[in-house]
Amino acid sequence: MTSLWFPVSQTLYLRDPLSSLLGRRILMESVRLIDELGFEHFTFKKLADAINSTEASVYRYFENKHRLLLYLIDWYWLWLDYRFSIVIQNLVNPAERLKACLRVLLSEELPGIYSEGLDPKALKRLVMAEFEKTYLTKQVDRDNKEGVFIPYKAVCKKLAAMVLEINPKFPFPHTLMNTVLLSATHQLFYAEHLPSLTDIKFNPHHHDRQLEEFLKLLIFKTIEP
Amino acid sequence: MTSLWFPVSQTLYLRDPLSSLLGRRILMESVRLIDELGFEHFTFKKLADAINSTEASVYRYFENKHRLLLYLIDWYWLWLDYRFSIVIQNLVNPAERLKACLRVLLSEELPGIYSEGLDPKALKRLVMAEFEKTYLTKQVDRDNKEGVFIPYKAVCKKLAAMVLEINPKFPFPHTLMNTVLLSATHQLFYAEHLPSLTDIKFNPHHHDRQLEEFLKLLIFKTIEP
DNA sequence: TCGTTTATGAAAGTAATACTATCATTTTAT
DNA sequence: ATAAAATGATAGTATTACTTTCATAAACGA
Repeated sequence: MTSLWFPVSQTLYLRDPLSSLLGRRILMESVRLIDELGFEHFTFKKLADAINSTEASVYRYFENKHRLLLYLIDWYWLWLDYRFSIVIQNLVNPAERLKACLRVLLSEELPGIYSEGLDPKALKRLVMAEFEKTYLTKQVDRDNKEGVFIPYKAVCKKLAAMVLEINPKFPFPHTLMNTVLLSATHQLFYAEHLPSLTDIKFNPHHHDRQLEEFLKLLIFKTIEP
Repeated sequence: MTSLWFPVSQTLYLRDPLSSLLGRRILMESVRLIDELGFEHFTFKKLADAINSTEASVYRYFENKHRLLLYLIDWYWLWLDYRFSIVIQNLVNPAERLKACLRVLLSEELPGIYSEGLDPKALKRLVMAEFEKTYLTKQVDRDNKEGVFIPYKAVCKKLAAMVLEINPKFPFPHTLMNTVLLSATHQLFYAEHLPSLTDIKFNPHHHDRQLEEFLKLLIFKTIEP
């Protein structure tokens, strides 16, 4: 089994899900199920049934479904970060680097994370729909102290650094990149479900290009001195 | 009792909460409680206890807590829209109008919605923390058909129209204003809880000015021809 | 003022959720 | 071969998200 292993924070699990077949089945099936049912209707019972295991067994890996969600989402951002590092390897111009990262962020061509099993498109949809719910909670400070938002912060920081390379005087690099990341994860959701909120037309083959155009405009016009 | 009545969609309630004292107490106390507990830990039982009523009575007004949340949030956007219409009344220049709306959006000086009872700051925090959860669900299309997102769409549309008045050729007015609205509702949350994601410093007396500066930059640089 | 809707309260009940605990069995590691 | 660890099976608890029923109180209309 080909795998990309990412150092997801150990505080997120009780037993490492990558260390066993059952653990990996929990990860793969939970991505599928959360994407299908939505996080609020996803339960460990349903997950256990789907993988022919039991609730008790799932609870041995993850304390609760919130932590499992954090795990999956951290994984997504680590994976994105990894793909960023690959595409910028051969580019020296910071503006080119930023554009390349933007393309990776928006790309609909997603390689499998495991050669089989985990569905990267489902994971991306899951992040789009559920990411904000992970920190818009009353436990955000506790979770944050444990470092569960580090992977997202790292992505944001990396992009912000590129912005500063382009214009070292720009005063809001993190705020801007954070805004861009959230907009990127949401606009396609709007295009599909609340089209009057966006000018991007829902069209699986072209909307990512429109979104790319918008975000490039937004970033490069805003940061120019 | 001085009140600003807004035509919140009738599909959101079973019995009009503005029509009785109990109904108004439900609204006021639910704002307080959701702000205090967060939406996931808010229950009709707790609400009923807080107003010395019963679960059954609350259910006679709202089908479930999701609908109650939608009601409160719709109310917020209707109220914002109303404040927009007031500040732009005496302004003719579209750029000035847009800036004035931005100030209203970010302003921390919030008049009471009812002379007593409903806490507007708590309502604003509630919208910041919970708004996205109302549409990032599997029922978004059903809810949308019922018109429950109309007030937010109206705000977005109004701002987008101002953008087009400034630059009729700008191709993404809705996408941009939607992005701005979301950023505005989130950045102060970041400043407080996840400061490394933003350059805005948490400081109750100044952060809204910093955010205003960022958003003005973002909007006016992006839309200039 | 009487009678009748209508709103609320009180209490009980149900199905699902989010866990926890116990113990037997299987798998794995030594 | 034996001990340790992982899993399955089953049961149990507290809470949530409702629904139902019935009694009482307030409001309202003739």
